[in-house]
Amino acid sequence: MRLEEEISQPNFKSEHQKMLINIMYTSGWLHNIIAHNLKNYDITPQQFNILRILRGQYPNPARMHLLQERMLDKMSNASRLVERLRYKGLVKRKICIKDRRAVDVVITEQGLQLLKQLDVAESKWQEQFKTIDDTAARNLNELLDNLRGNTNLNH
Amino acid sequence: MRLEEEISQPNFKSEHQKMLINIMYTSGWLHNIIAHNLKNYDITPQQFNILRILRGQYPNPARMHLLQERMLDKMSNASRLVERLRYKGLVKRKICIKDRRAVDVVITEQGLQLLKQLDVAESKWQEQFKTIDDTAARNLNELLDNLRGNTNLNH
DNA sequence: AAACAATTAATGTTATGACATTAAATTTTA
DNA sequence: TAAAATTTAATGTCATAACATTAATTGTTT
Repeated sequence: MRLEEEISQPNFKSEHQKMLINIMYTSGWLHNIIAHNLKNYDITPQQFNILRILRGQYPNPARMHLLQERMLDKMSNASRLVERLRYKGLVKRKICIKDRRAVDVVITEQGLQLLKQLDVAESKWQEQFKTIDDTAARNLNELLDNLRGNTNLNH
Repeated sequence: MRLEEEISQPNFKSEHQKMLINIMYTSGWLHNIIAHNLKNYDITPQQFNILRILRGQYPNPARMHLLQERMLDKMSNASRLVERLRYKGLVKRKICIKDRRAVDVVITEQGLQLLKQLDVAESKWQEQFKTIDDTAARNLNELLDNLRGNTNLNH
């Protein structure tokens, strides 16, 4: 369905205004699909995000600071997210010896196992995004990168 | 900057995977810009969303149900948002006479004034999205509509 | 070295999203 | 018409985003 029908907004001031709303609406739509799929594994999109960053570092630890920096939502609260993951046994954390202000966070074996399961689930649920093909996806990526101010010299 | 650098993720599994993350990341980026601009007027993006829907109905009232339906985030809580707006004097609400379960919500004069100010502010802050032109914006809109499963017969 | 500044996380607060439950009123059905 | 089902909002709970403040530790300066 076109955005106009989905939010009962028959006309937008401009193509640009529709674009802004369209991006946010589509993002919410995506988020819902992903959250719904993750729910079977008792995990939220943000917790999933953290786990994937930690897997990228494994077997090295990551500091809170690094997690915060790489998260999609940079202002969210890594401390509290990590605490919930620790409670579930998916990550370990300990005070860093070299700098006792810092905390080393590492994904656990259990966390890695969960991500392995999720890799499979993910490739399944992503099937539904094949409504547009690879060229269109690349096109979309360029447009979004450009919108955020990419001068696009590296193409 | 390309998404890869912005979240320090040097490579994605596929163009589609990057696309999903790109949409959500760009949506957050947009949301932050808008929220930052609205903050000067002591209002949040969701409250702004409600006020605009109410202006669309003015001078008719809107029911909670209608607000919920038209909001960008359909699962958010219209009752509580309206209560905050009422507290600020931007909307009025009263029990509907014909159906005492329902509530009629109407934007106040003060609410309309605020939106008038915001119209001006909005057209200013939207300047920064002119990094892509109208054709590109239309292109982006089609891609997003298609991604969500638009068969696109009405073009 | 002591005072001051900077860094790193943790914690507190408010608004929200997602979702379940409850409450009140209305509509439908037996 | 009385009981059951449905509708419409309100309320409760948990996770999160945004942001401010605090606390602990380390680094810098004099």
